[in-house]
Amino acid sequence: MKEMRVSQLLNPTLREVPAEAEVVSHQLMLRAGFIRKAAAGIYTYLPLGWKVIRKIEQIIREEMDVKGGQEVMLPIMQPAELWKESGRWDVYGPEMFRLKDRHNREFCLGPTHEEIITDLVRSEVRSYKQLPLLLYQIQNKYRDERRPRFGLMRGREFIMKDLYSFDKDLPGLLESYDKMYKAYERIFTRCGLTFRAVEADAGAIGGTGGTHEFMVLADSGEAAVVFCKECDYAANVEKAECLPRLVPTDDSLKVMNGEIHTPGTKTIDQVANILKINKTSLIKTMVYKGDDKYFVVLVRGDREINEIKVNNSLGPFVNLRMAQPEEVLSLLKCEPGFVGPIGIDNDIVIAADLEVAEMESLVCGANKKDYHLVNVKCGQDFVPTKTLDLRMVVTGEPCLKCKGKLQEARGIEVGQVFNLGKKYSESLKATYLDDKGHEQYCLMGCYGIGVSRTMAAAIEQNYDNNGIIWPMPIAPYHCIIVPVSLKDEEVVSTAEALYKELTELGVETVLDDRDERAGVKFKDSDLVGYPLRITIGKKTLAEGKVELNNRRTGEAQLVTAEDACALVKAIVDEALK
RNA sequence: CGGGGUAUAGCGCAGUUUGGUAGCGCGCCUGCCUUGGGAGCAGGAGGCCGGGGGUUCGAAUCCCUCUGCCCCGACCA
Repeated sequence: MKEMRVSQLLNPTLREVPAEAEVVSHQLMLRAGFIRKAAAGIYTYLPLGWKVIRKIEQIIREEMDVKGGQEVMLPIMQPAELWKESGRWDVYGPEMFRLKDRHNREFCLGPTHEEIITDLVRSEVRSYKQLPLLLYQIQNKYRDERRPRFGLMRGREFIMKDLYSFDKDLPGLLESYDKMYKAYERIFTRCGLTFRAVEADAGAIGGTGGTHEFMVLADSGEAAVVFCKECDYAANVEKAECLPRLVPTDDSLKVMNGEIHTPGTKTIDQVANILKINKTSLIKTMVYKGDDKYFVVLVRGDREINEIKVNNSLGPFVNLRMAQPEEVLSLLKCEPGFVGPIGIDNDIVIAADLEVAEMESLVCGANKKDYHLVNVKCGQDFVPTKTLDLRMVVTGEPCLKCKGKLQEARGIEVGQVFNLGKKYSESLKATYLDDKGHEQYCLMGCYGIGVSRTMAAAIEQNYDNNGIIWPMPIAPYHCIIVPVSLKDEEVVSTAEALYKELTELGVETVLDDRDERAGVKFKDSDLVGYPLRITIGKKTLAEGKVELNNRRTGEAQLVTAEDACALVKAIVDEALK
């Protein structure tokens, strides 16, 4: 019989909040004795923290296995050759931990495992008869984040599940994608999380198809998402699109013409003020440098440029940044505040946002210090090289799908599903022979879940002033038994008997056998977040009763010891169903 | 990687301005007492004051330097 007494449990709880922790999940995990920091972004999991991790992993395993996933163990330390072959050795940059062996051969600590898994499959898969293949692993991954923070939320060493799908054709890939999407919905639901799947940008992993991120909605989330109140549209702001929202031209603008003197105006606000027009009537002209190429991006004055959209539609670039003022000056012979799209060299690409293209009359920089041009129209006065969606979406804008109002929220990204297409199978030559004997590239998908981050996210959504409130399926233990005094023999013997019985019933139970005052035990049990607590005290025991407390509802009921057992068993079974 | 902050006992902090050999609360150990929401009393253990260098009779304190950590920004599955 597995048993655990709190007196023996390595569960160092803290009364005070360690100064280094900012977000609730980090504070509570430290205070409740779940994790300890080893270095920035690197943590030790203590017994209770590790139990939660293993519960989450187990739920993931079950749902992956149901879909035909096969678990493997892949190397964390990976040879540079594979990464050079895929082209990502150079692309990944300083975020990858790199090391050398005694022979000076290069390796990295895997930030992800596409290369290594594709290498396996290309060696071992020959025939279409072996496909589809769904392989997954749950392991540590390493990313040398510029700024690790928020405890387990953004670590440099973290636990991740990745499943890689290999299919012989597009319908197969779409089916694998759909399987994983549905599995993820089940996983996060079972973990007790409120989440939303959102359309997302594929980022460095790349790939040809769509991608969805699974976001746990929480104010502490690092990601911003928008979703529609009317329909099911939801997207990461990096990706979010909406209908262009046209605004009428300023009346005051109609009476102006040509070049206007606008001395000293460095910002959109200053120009709008001096001309007494709305920012919506201005063109924001930004010069970017993508690798070694300069180009110009135009959005309306009230808009923010979405650099991810810029990168996706004009790049992709390894390095994309705004041009320095000196660079702008030497490129356009004009200071940044007064640049505009008219009269720019033909070989410089001009990318205009959809809204810029549709405005009747606009103001832009004259490419001449202290002057702006008024009554400019896109298509007449200048012709952009490309016209596309390049801006950030904000709250209240019309949904692309249904014209409903979009709303913003914060989210913690706990999972992402990617349709990779042939990106890695081509670069790493993962092929199979089809039923006609022709060699074909595998179609791949990759599906990640941040396991350690999911633990943090679960806390962000389940806590109160007293501590964590674990959802039953991922709680380190289901139930804690608290004998109020160790001096009273009947209290102790009842506690021991209940403990034995519950444990035999398969309820994961700990017994708080510490010789502490009741208050201390209650505080600790609330902090750690055991879903159920049985309190055994002299007074109630005199009436033949013990108390059953529900951590989430705060509800307490007096029942006989016998009933307490049956009740706890029933509650746990119901919650795990 | 830029900007800011910080480093003193396991945790939270004071002491640094004005140099004189280290302190408070919590936790920990012993004993008494107490036992339904982090009790009380008494006694105790625990610190190369982040590292290195300098100034000085003397440095937690002043100067130089390195490092760790935290925050903001940039960046990022």
